[in-house]
Amino acid sequence: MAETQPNIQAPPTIYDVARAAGVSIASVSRVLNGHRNPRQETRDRVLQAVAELGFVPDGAARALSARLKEVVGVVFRRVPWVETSEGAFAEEDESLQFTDVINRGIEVAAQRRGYNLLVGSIDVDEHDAYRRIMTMARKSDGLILHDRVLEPSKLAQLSTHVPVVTLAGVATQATANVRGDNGTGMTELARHLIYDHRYTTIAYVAGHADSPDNIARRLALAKVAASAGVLFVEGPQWQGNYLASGGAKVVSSLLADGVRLPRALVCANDQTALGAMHALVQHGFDVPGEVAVTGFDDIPVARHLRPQLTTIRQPIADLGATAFEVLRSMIAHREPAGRDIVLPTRLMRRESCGCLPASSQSSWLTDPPQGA
Amino acid sequence: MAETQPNIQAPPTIYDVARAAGVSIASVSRVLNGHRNPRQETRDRVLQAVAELGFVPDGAARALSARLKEVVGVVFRRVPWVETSEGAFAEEDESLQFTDVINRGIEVAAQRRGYNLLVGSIDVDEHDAYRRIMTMARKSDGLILHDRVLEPSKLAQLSTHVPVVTLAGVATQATANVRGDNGTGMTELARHLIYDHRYTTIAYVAGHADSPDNIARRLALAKVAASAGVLFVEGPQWQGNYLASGGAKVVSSLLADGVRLPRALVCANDQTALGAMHALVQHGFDVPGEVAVTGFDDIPVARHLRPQLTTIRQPIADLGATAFEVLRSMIAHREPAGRDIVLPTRLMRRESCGCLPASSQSSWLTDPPQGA
DNA sequence: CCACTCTCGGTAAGCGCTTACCAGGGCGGG
DNA sequence: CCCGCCCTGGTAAGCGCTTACCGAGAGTGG
Repeated sequence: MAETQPNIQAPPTIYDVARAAGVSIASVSRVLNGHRNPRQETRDRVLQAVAELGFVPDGAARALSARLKEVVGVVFRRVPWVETSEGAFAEEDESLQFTDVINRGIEVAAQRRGYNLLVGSIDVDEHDAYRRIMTMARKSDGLILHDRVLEPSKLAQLSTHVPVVTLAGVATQATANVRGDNGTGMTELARHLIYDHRYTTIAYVAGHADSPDNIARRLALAKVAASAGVLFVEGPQWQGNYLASGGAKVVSSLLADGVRLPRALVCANDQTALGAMHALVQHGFDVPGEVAVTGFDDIPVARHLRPQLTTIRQPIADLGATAFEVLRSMIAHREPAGRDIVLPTRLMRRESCGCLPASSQSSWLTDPPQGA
Repeated sequence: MAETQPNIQAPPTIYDVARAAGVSIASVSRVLNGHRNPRQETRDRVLQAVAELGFVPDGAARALSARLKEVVGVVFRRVPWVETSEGAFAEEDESLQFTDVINRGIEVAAQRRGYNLLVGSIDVDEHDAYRRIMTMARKSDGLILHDRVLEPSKLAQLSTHVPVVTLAGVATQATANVRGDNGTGMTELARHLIYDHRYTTIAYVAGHADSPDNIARRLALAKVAASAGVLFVEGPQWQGNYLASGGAKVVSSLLADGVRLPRALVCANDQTALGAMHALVQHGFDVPGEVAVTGFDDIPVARHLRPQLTTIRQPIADLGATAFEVLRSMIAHREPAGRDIVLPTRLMRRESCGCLPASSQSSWLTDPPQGA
């Protein structure tokens, strides 16, 4: 095997630049950071030396001195690997679509400000999550935490040391939160099912019981159902886990118990709907003919399913971008735009609720025209 | 609006710990890093102080001093946002599945070694990609570059300053590369189509012309076709771009030109297959009845399509994990396991090639049983 | 023509760690 | 019983930057 590192040479330092330009390191720094704007001639010489040497300041040194790392940490919860006969990953990959799109949103926003993303995931049963997150905190200027990565007490502790923004959580004394408008979105969906489609029995396939999103979605649905006098079904048997497997299991065990299904299944999120829909089809049900199914989030795959999934669109990437901007203002000790930021959601009427199939529009380029 | 940062207090430093434990900072450092193992009593006192104060060393300071940041940079190419009537993202999200899964693989491997991931994307037409990547390089110990983020000359320049591992690229003097076994995988697929299904005309819907993966896949297919005396169709009209839209466009414009389609469409990757398949269905073709379609990669959505996509499985997460391990040995100035590392691939026979529909197995939990 | 102000570089002091080097104490062997 | 060695902890020198502070020269008004 040939040599792999012929001559990795240490990158030039600010001293090298100063020497090459015939000035002091202070001048180099000043030119580069635009302070006290130096004389044109000095500036030119420095800039030329920088270009010639390809100088880029070391992140650690800069961070240590300027007390600003220009890095934000993003932590999400990793779903345990499902080992199947085909190897791992059958389920995990899917389940993180939502997270990935948010992260992309954060990343794009961060990049615009010269920040980079430090990503880390923690295992569900991570014994030492707090420590690992703290380590990330010390490598960054602030943290964005996805849903349920840290219990409230630990979160409070963390937030005394680092600026923290949560996603789909709840704002606290020291942390800000960014979320989609669950209430409005779910209300719109519920009304569509009840008033447009005239369904009279509706069940809620829940997400994690302690998730604020789940609570808000359930509540909105229950409210509309109650005020419309529609039968609202829920309970332990309807407990999912935000994953496709959870949705499938709910349906399967219900069927195994001989429970008669309601006319519509409103799922806590798209993943759950995906699983539920699949299980229904496996058991010979017609979706949406016999049972309608809806999701929440509008993750990319939603429109590739057959039938295409009716769901509530969250501005997923915007959630991430907003979280970043809020965090950045906290880092800069500016007052953020708010502590509990709510982004609008909206109903995407597709097929799985019982609406007619879309036209021949190419379904992954644009969404089908709307209309019940 | 209430105060959002009541009292972010600076985290404790090593000096605080030393004072609390009644020892010098050197001792604290030694206890924490396990060097020159100090006396038990000293160790206990330090450890207790660390626990009480919740001390975690600052990443920048540690990095500057130890010359090790314990961060690896990962750079991928962002697909330009497609603005549709429904907003952006219709296409982008999908197209990055492959990248995201690889990144997850890197992340998990990195975490095991106490490293974190610094992720950054660059725009297709980024004017200053090199500089931005260099900035990331200076915030990390080494870089992992996805396909086509940097042209060869810039790559060479970069690799003189930082350890670099590429994914799906080519190994060079100073960089290592990790990839899937395109040749074996594509050969297996080609044989399946030709000998098991007896298809006699096959077209290759290409990926980016300069992508090593694309070149290798095309070559393997062409070889098998030639040796079997099968008609191999390709050319400018068959040029895709690794995206769903590319696959769809190839099919649509071919049809518009009145070209008669071959019996099987072998696509450069799953995204392309997805788009091609969709376009075929839109135009009234039966897949696989009239035209068979195959992909490459086995991204998660592949098995959710109707028909389920026959494709070559790459160990996507493993590609990432392997890239990390190779990079880490370069960072540690150890000789890596190799400079051009090839991971095995294998044919996933599903429906889109013409094989029979799977049994009632839940398709996202395990894959359907195999067999033509 | 001199005192004063202003501009612009340089000098040096950190930022919070790691670690080379040194000093002191306990101990074994001559 | 003394010398030298080993073990341990402290002292201090950086790591590569930013920036407060200072001093020298140029420009201005009385």
